[in-house]
Amino acid sequence: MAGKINRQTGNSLYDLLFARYGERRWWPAESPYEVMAGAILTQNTAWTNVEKAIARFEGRLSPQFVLSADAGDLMEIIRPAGFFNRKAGCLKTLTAWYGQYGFAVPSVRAQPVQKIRGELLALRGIGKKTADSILLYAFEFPIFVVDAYTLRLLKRLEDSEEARSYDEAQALFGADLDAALYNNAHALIVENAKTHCRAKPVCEGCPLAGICKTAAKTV
DNA sequence: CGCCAGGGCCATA
DNA sequence: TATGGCCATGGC
Repeated sequence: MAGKINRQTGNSLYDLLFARYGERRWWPAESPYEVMAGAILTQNTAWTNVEKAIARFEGRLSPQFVLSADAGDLMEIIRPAGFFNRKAGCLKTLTAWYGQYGFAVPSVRAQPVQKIRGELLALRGIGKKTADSILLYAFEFPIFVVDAYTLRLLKRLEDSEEARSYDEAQALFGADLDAALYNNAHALIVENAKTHCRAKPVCEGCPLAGICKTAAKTV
């Protein structure tokens, strides 16, 4: 399928996006732990609100701070990100899990990815999207991250009314690639979504117009 | 004003 | 398995 992110055909989804936006290597965070926290905070929440929440840590965002913080204080800090009651608890839960590996990225990376994925999914408040974001952007496991942008893009590409499931989307886009390519692939999809693949399609000038059934109708 | 943003949980059928 | 209600804030 043309949507696959592999680079073999020269006009794959990845190629077309890369030609427009280049290397992104992206997740707006200062550290792997901040990636984890951001993955929780951004659930169904605009990233601008996540930035406000992270700023309210005033540089103290660390596993030790989150674990020792009073639950009420933590909720107040992350309030701008919304769903603060649930997210505060999830932050603590995720951080406690990380503590089992000594808060050390290499210790997590030494484990089988499916073991870590299963452990993350077992935590309350962490589903597939959050887990895969953490796996890829905090620990650099080779995983294709499916999010709302990805599912919407897939609907556009197929000109479909109903969204694919998470697993379907992951299988359709995924290939056996390295973490750096998955990293950039998701970043490119998000970047393109900012201007072209909005709630109301803006297909003029979209680099994917040539492989997109929705664009074929509207352009 | 209403809509919705880089979800996930839970109850219900 | 598949919907629907719910959680909460801030930008537009």
